[in-house]
Amino acid sequence: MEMDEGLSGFCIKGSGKNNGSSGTKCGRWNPTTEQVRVLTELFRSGLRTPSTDQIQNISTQLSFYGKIESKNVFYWFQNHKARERQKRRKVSIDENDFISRDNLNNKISSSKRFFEVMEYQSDQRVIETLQLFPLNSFDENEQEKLRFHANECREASSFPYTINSPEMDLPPLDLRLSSL
Amino acid sequence: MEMDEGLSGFCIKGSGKNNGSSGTKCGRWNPTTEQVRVLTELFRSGLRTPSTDQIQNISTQLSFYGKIESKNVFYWFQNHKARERQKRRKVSIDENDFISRDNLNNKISSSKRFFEVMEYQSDQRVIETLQLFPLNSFDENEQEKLRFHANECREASSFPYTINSPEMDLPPLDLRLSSL
DNA sequence: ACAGTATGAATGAACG
DNA sequence: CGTTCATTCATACTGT
Repeated sequence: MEMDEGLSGFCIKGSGKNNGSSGTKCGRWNPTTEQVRVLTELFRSGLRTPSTDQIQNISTQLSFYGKIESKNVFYWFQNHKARERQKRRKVSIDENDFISRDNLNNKISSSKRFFEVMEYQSDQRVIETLQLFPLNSFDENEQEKLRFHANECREASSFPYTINSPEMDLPPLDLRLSSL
Repeated sequence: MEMDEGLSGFCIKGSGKNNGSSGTKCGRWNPTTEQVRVLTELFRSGLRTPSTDQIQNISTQLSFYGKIESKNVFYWFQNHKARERQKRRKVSIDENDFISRDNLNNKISSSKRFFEVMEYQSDQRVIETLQLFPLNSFDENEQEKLRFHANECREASSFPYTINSPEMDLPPLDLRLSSL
C-alpha cells in the first residue's frame, strides 16, 4: 500500500476517532470532527462566502482543534455551497416526474422518492437561526433567490421535465447517445 | 459529517442475479447487471462526463431496471472515469519502469504488462463509434495530456488568501458570526 | 470467517 | 461559481 508518511505533510486528526474510522494520511487537510462541526454551524447560520478576514479568523480559531490553513476554510465553504446547490438541483430534477412542483397538498401518491426529499429538508431547516449580525455576507438567502435562475439555463435544451411528467412511459430502452 | 446523502432510500434490486450479485441490502445503490451493462456501453461509446440532462435521462431510463437516482449515474461515471485514468497511470508508470530497467539487459521478453496495455487500448479504440452527436465529452485523451500539470505540490500555497495575519490572538473560541 | 478487491459515495483541491 | 480531478472512506463481493 502506500505508507509514505515521512513527507512534509503532517496529519493531525488523531483526535480519538471512536468509530475507528480513517487511517488518516496526509497531504491534504483532514478536518477534525470539531472543525467540521463548527464550520457546519457557521454555514447553517447563514455564512456562505466569508470574506478574507472572516476566513482568517475562522481559520485561526479552528486551528485550536488541529492543523488548518485559511485556504482550507475557503475551499470548505466553496465546496459546501456548491454541493448544496448541486444536490438541490439534482434532487429537484429527480423528484420532478411526479410532484408537479407543489401539488397543492401532500398528495404525494407514490412514496418512492419521498425519503430523498425529506432528507434535504431536514438539512436545510434552520438556516435562520443565527441571522442576527452584519455578516457582510448579508442576505445570502436573498442573493440566492436572485441567483436562482441564472443557473438553470445551462443547457436550455433540456427542459422537458419541469411540470409535466407523463414521460415515465419510457420506451423500453433506447440508449443510443443521440437519444440522450 | 455530511451523511445526509448516505441513505438513498431503500433497496430494490431483487432482480434475479445469476452469479449472486443480488446483495440487496441497502444504504447504497447496488446496480443491476443490466444497469451496469448499459452504463458500460455508454462509457465505451465515448461518454465520460454526461451533462446534467444526460444524467437525468440515463437515470430515468435505467430506472426501468431498478431503483436508481441521478446521483448514482453521476458517481458511476465519475468513478469509472477516474479509475480508468488511475489504471492507465499506473500502467504507464509500470511500463516506463519496466522499459528503463530491462531495456539494457534484454529485449522485451517478459510480457505481463503488455496485455494490460493492450486491453484498454482496445477499450479506447472504439470511442469514435458513436460519436455522432454533441456529447460535449470528447477525446479524453487529448484533454488528459493537456491537464498534466502541478498535481504534486499540495503544500505550496498558491493561494490568494494567505497574506494576512497580524491581528488575532485567538480567544479560545468564540465563533458567533458577530465576532468574525 | 477473513483477506483482498471492486466499487459506491464523499470530499478536499483546483480549474475555466 | 459550476465542474472536474484526485484521494479517501465505506461497503458489497469473491475467493480461499
